[in-house]
Amino acid sequence: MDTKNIHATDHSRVIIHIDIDCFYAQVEMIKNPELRNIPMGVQQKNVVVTSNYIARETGIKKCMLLEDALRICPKIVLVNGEDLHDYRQISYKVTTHLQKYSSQVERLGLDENFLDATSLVETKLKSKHENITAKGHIFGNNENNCDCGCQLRLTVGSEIAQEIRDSIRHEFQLTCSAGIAHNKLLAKLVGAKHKPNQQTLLYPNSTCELLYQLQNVVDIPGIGRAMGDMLKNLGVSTIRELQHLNFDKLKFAFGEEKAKLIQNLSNGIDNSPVKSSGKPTSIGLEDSCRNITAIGEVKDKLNQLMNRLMVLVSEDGRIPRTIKLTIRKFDSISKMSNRESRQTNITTSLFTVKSNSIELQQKSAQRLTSTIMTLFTKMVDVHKPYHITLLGLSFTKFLERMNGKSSITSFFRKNVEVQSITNIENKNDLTTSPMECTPFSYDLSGSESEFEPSPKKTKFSKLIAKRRCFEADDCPSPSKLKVADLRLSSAKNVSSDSSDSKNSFSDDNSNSICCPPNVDAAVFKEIPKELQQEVWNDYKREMNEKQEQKLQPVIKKPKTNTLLNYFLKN
DNA sequence: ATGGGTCCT
DNA sequence: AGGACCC
Repeated sequence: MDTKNIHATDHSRVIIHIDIDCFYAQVEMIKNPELRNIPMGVQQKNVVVTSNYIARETGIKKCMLLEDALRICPKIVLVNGEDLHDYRQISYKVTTHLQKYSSQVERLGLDENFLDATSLVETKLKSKHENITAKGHIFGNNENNCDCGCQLRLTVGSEIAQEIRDSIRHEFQLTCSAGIAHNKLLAKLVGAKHKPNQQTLLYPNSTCELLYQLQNVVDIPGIGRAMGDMLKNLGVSTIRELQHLNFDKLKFAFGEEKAKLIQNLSNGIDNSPVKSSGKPTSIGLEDSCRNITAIGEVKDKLNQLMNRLMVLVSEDGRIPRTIKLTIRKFDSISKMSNRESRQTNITTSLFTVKSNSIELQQKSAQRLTSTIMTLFTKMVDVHKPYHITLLGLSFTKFLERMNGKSSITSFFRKNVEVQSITNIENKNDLTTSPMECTPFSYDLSGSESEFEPSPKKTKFSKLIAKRRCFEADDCPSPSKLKVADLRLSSAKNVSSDSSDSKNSFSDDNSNSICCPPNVDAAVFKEIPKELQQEVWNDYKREMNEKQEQKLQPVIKKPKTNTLLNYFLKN
């Protein structure tokens, strides 16, 4: 049986693509409402990356050179948008909001999300059979005569999309556009048909009409420049040509998998699932530069990058476990993308974790720098002349902080900062999904203000119900785990014998339980004995770790048999 | 173009 | 580690 036909007629899903209109510009208008009524552009370097719609009426386009923009619209007010902090923050709030509608929400950049609304639609259809009317635009002129039930499902999908857009407007004062279709590719393509602040629904019968409106194969998301160039060499530039290209030729050029994939795309077939996005899997920065030739300059640039990067890591709240250095060597025939990179693991103990920040203290910074320079020398022979035109650093393999304030110890802790990852407090306190946070507010001045801890009593009752656990981000199914459940601390992990069981509260190796000096003794007295035990064990472990750090500042920690290490190795 | 990211090999 | 893709 031809699998192509199976896929071609599979309209079982309902996918909504949501694209926030001129996202950066909208954020800037929220921050400064005076910008709403005047032409305004967001500037990064010498480029106006986006603009509000008043500016667009004058002819300003996305990613226009500053010079051109000013010529077209001398009155345009420019806002610097190089600091992505606020955009990133609001972007994640929107995604988190969307997760209330579906567990399957996939981010694409800061301003786009796919949402799989299939089950939402099915649920809605069970209770509602009347008054189902398509919301927004419907693409195309074809009669829909598919009998698989997709028309009804997609129509309900358009109602849901409308609700979602309304809710985004209410919650965030952001307008967005949406596309509704039976797969991601088509949802994205059709959503672009009416913007801003509109939505478009595609029934499968109009798929070809939609595809044929594209000028070139590279207008299909998923077919990029590289494939576009190769296709061009095969004499293929239009969608039609790709659809009809001999499959063996395609297979020869791209291999069977890729060939099938892109030919499917050219037919509007896209079975890729909406993948739930969590927090970013990497956080990095890179700077292109002219001709760095001296090691001092390299170190300098890298230090600057690291300082900026630590701000991002601190905002993110997780502890990175690998670092990657990327360089670009000058190349006379500078074929782009001649980047090289090397990565290595780093120890979590490098990072000083405070209640609301993650920092690198001087010695750690020095250690990191030397680690990075080691990576550098793996790519560059520093004894010979060299020139570097780009330097980049990025962190990956993050360790999710347990929700710090859900740590028993940190819950009782007085305001004492302790240098240990077992003592992490997460600013996204008591959230219930990897990205969830407290209700949105436009106070962008300080992230902390948005993450006020819950009252102690609430927290306490939640806490004693929780099991201890924690999560490295590369562990499976992050979306199923609640951040509030994530715990790094574990009472008996101090012990290094091999009989550990992961969740046991008691059987400490020392008998007496005391109130740690950084815990309120009055509170300590009131809590159940098991909890006292755990608090005490937490404290002891912290002390042990501090000792370790002092005694073995550089040497790699021995693998003691702790829960932490059990998960860390990998 | 640049500077973020993701996923696949 | 690199490449291709996305915005």
